Amino acid sequence: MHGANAVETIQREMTVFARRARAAAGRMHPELSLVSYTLLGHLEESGGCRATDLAAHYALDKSTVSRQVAALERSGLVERRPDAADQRAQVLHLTQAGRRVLARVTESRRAAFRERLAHWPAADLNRFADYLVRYNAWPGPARRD
Amino acid sequence: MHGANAVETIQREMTVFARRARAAAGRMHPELSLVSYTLLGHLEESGGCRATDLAAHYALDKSTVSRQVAALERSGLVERRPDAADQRAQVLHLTQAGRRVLARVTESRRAAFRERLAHWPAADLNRFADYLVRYNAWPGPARRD
DNA sequence: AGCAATGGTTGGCCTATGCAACCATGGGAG
DNA sequence: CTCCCATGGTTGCATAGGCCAACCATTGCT
Repeated sequence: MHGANAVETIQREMTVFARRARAAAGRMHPELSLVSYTLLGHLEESGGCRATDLAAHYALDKSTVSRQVAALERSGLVERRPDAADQRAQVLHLTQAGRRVLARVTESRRAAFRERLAHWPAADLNRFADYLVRYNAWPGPARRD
Repeated sequence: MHGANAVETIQREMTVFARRARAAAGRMHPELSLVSYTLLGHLEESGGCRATDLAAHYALDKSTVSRQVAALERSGLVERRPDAADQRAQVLHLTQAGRRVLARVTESRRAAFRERLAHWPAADLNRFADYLVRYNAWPGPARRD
């Protein structure tokens, strides 16, 4: 598990994690898939953005985003506002309900992670977090996601 | 990114990774999905096992495994042998072609990971690998996948 | 003006999965 | 030795999530 094989281990464990994550997220929050959750999260962080921005950020097809957003709007979690600067575009915003649901799911996810990482030493948590950031940052946005 | 927020960062980065992984894997190896790849890998490691074992190990529905295995068999990567001890069961084995494809994809995945991790210090790679193993090991097989 | 580029939507299609129903074999309990 | 439930697998049905291409409306450069 060490030495020259660290790369293999990382590869294998990231694969395991990837395989499990989506289903686990679905079981945890039937009301909000992993994708919907990240889209809502991005809207909250950005304070509203266009569908195209979401598609670019997550390297999803614009049709996929369009349908996801439509579903979120049907659920009343997202609203569309006209973009004053561009008549073609719509700016997406969280609704109050959207903020509530996002907060609830975030809290529940956070609790799961906290439980899972409960007995990790703080130094290890910090390093792990750094490694993940570094790993995901490669080689920059809009490529190789 | 540090201190009290390490758990949040880990949560966020794992989520990012999970969202990206499947599509990235698909782009890397059109011939072998992430799931097929892990199933083949398990067959190689275990030296052959039953579909039910695969389903249990990966917490997939047996119907899903059944179809995946059927596809792998159609592709000639896996063969079924009768289980001498149980007429209901079949023992799955890699074929020569299966071993070849698995080796090729493994190598290509490894190359991608190597590139991505190329300039990481060895100490960081080892720690990262350890953290991932520890993270995924929780709380043991057959639960919370 | 004219036309290519951009933001979005929709239709068609595919993969991956889960659940439920179903079949055949196994393995005790009587 | 039966009967019945458990187990290994397959298949029908439904859902989610994606991609690509075609299409519409608006933008904005030439």
